[in-house]
Amino acid sequence: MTRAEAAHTADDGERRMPDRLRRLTSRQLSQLTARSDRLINEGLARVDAHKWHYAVLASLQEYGPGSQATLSRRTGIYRSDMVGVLNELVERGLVERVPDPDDRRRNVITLSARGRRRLPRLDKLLDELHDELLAPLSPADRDRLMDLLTRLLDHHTRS
Amino acid sequence: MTRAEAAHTADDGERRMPDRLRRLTSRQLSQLTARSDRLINEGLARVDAHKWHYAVLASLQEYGPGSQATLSRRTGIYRSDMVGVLNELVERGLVERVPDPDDRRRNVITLSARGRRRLPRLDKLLDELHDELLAPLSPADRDRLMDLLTRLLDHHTRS
DNA sequence: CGAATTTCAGGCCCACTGATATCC
DNA sequence: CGGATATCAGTGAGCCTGAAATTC
Repeated sequence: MTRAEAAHTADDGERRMPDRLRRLTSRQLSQLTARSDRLINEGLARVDAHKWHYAVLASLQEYGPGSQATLSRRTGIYRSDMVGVLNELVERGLVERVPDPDDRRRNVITLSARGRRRLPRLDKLLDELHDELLAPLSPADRDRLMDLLTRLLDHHTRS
Repeated sequence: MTRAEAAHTADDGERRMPDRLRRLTSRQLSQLTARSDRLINEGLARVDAHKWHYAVLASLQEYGPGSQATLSRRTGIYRSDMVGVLNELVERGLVERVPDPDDRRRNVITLSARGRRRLPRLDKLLDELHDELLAPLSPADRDRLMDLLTRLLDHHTRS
């Protein structure tokens, strides 16, 4: 039995996480992302939105109309899940889905006037939610975090 | 139609992520964590382990034997999922589960000799996997990342 | 009695796979 | 023909709830 083992006995509700675990970057990442996702999802749910909705709407505004497959590549939403997301967006009148006359396999998805009007509200909400998420960090720290995450992500998406 | 919308047309397989999306810290976090989780899970699976296995074993070595509820609090694994994790660890002979004579509601979980022998191998593997995960970052950058993640996590677990 | 422990049975969300019909 | 597209069905992991049985 090691010293660490001898120092504690079997009973008591130990709440602290072992240092071995807290030192794993992958674990901190997972745990933080769980919190972050919940924060963002709940925030968006309050205005009847999902993060996918925002992803599709923002990509439409930035790059213009596109087929579902194109939107899928732009947003990272799976082609099979895209169907459902677009159904929801069409229901809410935020996008329009019409068959492509030039390629009858495709649908062309367009941002509606209503969708365009909704975007600034979502932008604002997301800003507020990120303020909450990043509350303990200074602006410089937030930039540093973003930079580190982006570098890692770029590295792992290239290969 | 905005300038950005006019600049692109409906066709072509656009692969780049819109800037609006790439600027969301929450999104970068989610995406990176997805990659990270896959990397770690696949790495551990190659030696017939899971991240929970490691969490339990490491916490046992660091704090000594404990009831299932205690382990649950230490590792963050749900009490209902702990049963299955321990079944797997017992099957592999890495821990022992015996009824607590002092409190007959409880089981006492102990690290076996085999479990203690396995831990250094898992430590080494996890180090290698984190090296792969954090490859583009200097040691100083890795510390910075860890520090930022920990500060955020601490902030959000307090409330 | 109320509270804690182990266990089982399930729900929900999400990333992902596979297959099919259609069309280029 | 090979390859892309939209759609549907379904899987599996992860996180979580609820409830039962037992014991403190």
